[in-house]
Amino acid sequence: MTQLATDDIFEKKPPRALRRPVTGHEVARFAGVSQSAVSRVFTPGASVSDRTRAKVVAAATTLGYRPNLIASSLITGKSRIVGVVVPGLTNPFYAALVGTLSDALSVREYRVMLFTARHGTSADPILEEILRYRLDALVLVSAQLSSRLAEECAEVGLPVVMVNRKTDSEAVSSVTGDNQAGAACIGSFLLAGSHRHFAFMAGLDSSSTSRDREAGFRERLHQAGTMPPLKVRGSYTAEEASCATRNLLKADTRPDAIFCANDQMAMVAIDVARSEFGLDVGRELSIVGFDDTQLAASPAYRLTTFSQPVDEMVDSAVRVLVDACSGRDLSAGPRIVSGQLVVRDSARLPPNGLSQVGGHTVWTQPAKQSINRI
Amino acid sequence: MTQLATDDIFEKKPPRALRRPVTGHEVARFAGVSQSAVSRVFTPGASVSDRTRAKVVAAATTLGYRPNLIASSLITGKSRIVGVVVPGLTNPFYAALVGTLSDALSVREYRVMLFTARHGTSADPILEEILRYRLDALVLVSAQLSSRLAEECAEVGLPVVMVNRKTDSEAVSSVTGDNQAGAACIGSFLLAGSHRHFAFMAGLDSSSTSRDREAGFRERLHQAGTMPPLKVRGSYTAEEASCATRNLLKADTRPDAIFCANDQMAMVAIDVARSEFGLDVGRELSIVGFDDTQLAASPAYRLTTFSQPVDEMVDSAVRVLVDACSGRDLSAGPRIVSGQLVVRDSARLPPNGLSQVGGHTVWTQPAKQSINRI
DNA sequence: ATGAAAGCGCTAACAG
DNA sequence: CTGTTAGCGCTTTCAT
Repeated sequence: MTQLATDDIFEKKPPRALRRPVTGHEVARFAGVSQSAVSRVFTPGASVSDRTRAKVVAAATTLGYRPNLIASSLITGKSRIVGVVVPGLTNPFYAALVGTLSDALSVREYRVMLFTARHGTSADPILEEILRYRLDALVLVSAQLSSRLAEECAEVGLPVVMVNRKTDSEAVSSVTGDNQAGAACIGSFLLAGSHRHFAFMAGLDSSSTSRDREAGFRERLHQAGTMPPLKVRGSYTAEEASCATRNLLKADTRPDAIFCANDQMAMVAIDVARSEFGLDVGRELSIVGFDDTQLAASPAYRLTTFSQPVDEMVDSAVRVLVDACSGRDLSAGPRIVSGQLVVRDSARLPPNGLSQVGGHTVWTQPAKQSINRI
Repeated sequence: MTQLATDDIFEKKPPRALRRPVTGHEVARFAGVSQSAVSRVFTPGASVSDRTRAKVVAAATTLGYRPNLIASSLITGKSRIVGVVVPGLTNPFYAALVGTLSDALSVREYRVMLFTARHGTSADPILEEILRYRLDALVLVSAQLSSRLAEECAEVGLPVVMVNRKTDSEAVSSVTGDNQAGAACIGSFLLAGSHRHFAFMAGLDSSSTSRDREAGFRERLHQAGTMPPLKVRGSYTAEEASCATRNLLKADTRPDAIFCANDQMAMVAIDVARSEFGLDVGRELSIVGFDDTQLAASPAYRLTTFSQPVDEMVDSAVRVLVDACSGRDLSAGPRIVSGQLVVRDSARLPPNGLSQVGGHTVWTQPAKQSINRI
């Protein structure tokens, strides 16, 4: 007994009771009010007298009360959590998208639950998980979703918005950059820069984004009557992209212009062209990307690329999303946010069409050019 | 009646009833068993006869039942969600950390809830949020936490592990790279490369990581009897880092070696040194980073840097975390995962100490060197 | 092995 | 404005 007492005295910290979190009921008892009064104090639009509110707040702070959001979401049916599925965070464009999204959502009092779905993989298995969590909405960043599950999401009222991918399935919204037009613009730009041999480095054929970029590019080239571009597959990975570049550059008739389906692959291509082939990128070989990630502007690359404005894409996605969560089920169609061709030094310049916009040089097809009959 | 029937026939899809998700009770009724039987079927270690299980599974699949994890977490007190607080995802090192962490946790059936706390900001406000969600654990990536809240987390039994930051507060574990030793190693390396004027580009003084790196570097330099390094603040941002580099390079006695507290700032420094001062980095000016992010290896930078192995750090963090969640409260001390000085081309080479390890060139202090009396 | 019943912590009618 | 009451969907004794 004495033993115990002295022990206690010498113990620096209490036995760490691992006190369970305090509940609303406890606060109520402490404050001498009903449990529902406590609930009302912590519910935005509820009517409580100043006196009770004061008592409750006092009790809550001394007890260290925090409402259990899990419990409240069980009854309200709203978790204020949105799932975000992304192929990974190594591509800075995705990282930026997710980071911006997370910030934008947190402003609106939503939290983000993060899921990873390898590129080229469908998000289906993950979705099974997600459905169990009763999330309020789902954002698919560069991820696919079977139409079966898309249907199911619609049925249980889970709004789904795809970012940087689109889908046929109605009922799921999408926000993408202007892939087709952007790629066509790149085609025109390269044509105007009097390139002759074109190549396209695809991402994954399962990606609508890559397909759209390829189509836009191919079509513009076709309109101009040039040979269709060589196609290689970079698969959105550094390994495959460098390999693809190598194949392209060691071919007999080496292309003088490569359009890569994203910046990351474009930068890999630049690396390979420079360090393995000693090429002066921008003079001997033109390389153009897509995304305009932060790194594209770095002096080490100065990549010419078509921009996809992350902020606007996220804005758009968030708008769709909160509207859908608020019940207003606006048209779940595709949304396209437009970008521009930011020209830097990785591709040979055409004689005209260049202009300064917000500290960037951008290229737009000169009017006369459009007079060309097909 | 007939009207309804024909209506049904002509409706392609049902009026999109926005059917609430099906509950365990509904499955039970459908299968002709009790609701608790359904629960047991979906609870790993429960005893159910094959016959009931079969009935339940059949009912569940036809109805499209998914157990509500929110509801179950309310009663079990375990959400299998861990909060991850990160300053942002623009730094590839953080992005890699979060991505890897998310993957590692998902293997163990944990989900990640993402929070952002600006650099230099404490995670306290976010933590208030987090505590409301009854998460199972918390990972702080490069974020601070007041000891008051750390205490509170411990009290409610929320395990906290800091990654890439440490703290005095016991009861919160931490996993960091070997900042002090790594910085000292960089000091020795630069000394051995016969540099004379040193500079240190700090991150934020509120960051234990930056402080430790500074201390290690400073101490080693002091041991060697050289002048203490000039100190500039890059604040972990591109803007401030480029500005700091400019100040350093336009000074009368320009340093010939800059150690930057992370790779990102080091790469900014390289950009500025090259493009604004025309310096040949690696010959006229040495720049060393810390982290060994993916980009450091790119031909465009070839940055010499001290590595922090992301996989090991995440492994370590996850181990601590799941152990803590499983009740075993192992010593919540600091854990240090060691790295090595990966030498590439951004800093002048010392005459010896270089060796090849796993496709990298690394530098270790040659034995004789250590014979130096202070 | 199974069902009935008692909550987990909270919100939302409903009376007063 | 406030307390009482009834659940949200699930897990978990406790009998059977």
